[in-house]
Amino acid sequence: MSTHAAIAAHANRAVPGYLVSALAMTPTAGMGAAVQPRNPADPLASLGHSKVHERETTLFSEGDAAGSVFRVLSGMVRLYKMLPDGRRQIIGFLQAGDMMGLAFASQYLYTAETVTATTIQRIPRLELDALMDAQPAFARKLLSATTSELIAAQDQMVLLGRKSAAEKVATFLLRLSDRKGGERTIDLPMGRSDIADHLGLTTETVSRTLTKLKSTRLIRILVGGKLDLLDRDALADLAGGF
Amino acid sequence: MSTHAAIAAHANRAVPGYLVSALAMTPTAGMGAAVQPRNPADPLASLGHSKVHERETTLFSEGDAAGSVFRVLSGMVRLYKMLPDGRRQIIGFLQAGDMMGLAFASQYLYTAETVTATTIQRIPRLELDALMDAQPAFARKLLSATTSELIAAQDQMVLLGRKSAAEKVATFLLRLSDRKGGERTIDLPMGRSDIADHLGLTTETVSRTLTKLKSTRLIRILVGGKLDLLDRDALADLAGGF
DNA sequence: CGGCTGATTGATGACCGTCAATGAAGGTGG
DNA sequence: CCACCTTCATTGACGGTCATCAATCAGCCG
Repeated sequence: MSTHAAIAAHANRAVPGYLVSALAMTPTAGMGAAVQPRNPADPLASLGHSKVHERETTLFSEGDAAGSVFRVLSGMVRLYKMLPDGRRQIIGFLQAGDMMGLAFASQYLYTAETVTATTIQRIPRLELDALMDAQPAFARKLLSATTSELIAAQDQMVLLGRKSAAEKVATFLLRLSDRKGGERTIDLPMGRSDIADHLGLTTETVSRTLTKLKSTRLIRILVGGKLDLLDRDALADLAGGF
Repeated sequence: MSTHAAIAAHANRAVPGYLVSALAMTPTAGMGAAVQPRNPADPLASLGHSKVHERETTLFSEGDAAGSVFRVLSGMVRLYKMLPDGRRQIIGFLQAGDMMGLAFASQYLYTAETVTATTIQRIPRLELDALMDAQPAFARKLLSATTSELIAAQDQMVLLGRKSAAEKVATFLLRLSDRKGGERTIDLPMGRSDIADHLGLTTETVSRTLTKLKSTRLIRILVGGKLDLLDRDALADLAGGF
């Protein structure tokens, strides 16, 4: 059941799912690097077409018919699911190189919205299937990427199920830093409520926790949604193990 | 980042991961059905070898060198991750048909233990790789199964991040029932602390919540770790949307 | 029957959510 | 270019949910 329910379990679902998962075609992508449009080493480069979306735009919604796969070339996207009464859980934030829409069902399983202005490559499923047939190695790459997603999802379960507010925020900041190759200065383009809905907290608690980290000199909050990690070791202690 | 962190992010991890994911080779498996050892429609049937493990046995631990993939043929297994101070998050419970160890890294990412006496098929990675090469369709099946896992993991994030104790327990019970094809009577072979560590609660809260469900006639607790869902609709309301 | 493990129930309080007010920031129009 | 307005972040007061600590209670096995 739950996390490790088998296919059999999902066959009972009322709403067929269309997974939105992430895949990096650029394993060495550094800080804030955008995916290059015509990279010969990128098997996806010539597929579909790209478009720039403004900030706070919906790309697709939970339940929409799913015909395409998407890749983020630059910017940031949030994926979330909502409960009927409006409570929201942000599944993840996507950055350059991440993909969404890799499942095998007829509907999208959650909603995707841009956080910042974002360049998105839209690839029709048929084209992706053709590529998988033509290049078996590519199918493995997809499997490997999905697997990485799953690992990240499991870490997030530990965070949501067993960490305190302070541990959650510290972990989140360290993850952002890691994603940028361990940079001391990180971007926080999303709002407090996005962070809260990702960590299973409220905006007030996120704000209070950041204030506390600020007053204990572990971080410094800069203008323009940027943030400095002043004491990585102390933050790692606070995070209580990834 | 986090759930949708790309490969790039994971490349920074201190401990390489070895995913343990579930895969059902028997999409129509009914209630409590065990996987048949010599099913001709099962491409895995002839691989590796099977062994019965007693209840409460460790199959492998987080950090162990990973050389094999496992499939549960009968019984139940729990997968969990632990924080340094001992807090535990149970990632999922595996039943007949589920697989673990499908990732591409050198170490297991978490610990697997039997809950009940369990028959486990152990398949060396090399054999699985050979099968993937020989049967491209099998590789796709693996991808599809991993994808289903990811979907389940995302549902679990919603549960852990946004649901109340009552909603968590109700959801958990309904999932167990769904997994058995919607049976009214379900098995709870795991202890209260296992349930608690899966739902992000304590044993006391799980116990109190079950007592409340019992006194409001939504469930009935039977001997031998069994449980009756007396009012599925009311439970579904309580669950607050899957 | 006695001892052990796990479940239940109770009392208490901490953490964090809720409600509310203030403050800061960014965008638009005069 | 500044003033206004809207949106979001911050801070405060309070209360509820659930964790913690602790004491039975029930079931199981020798």
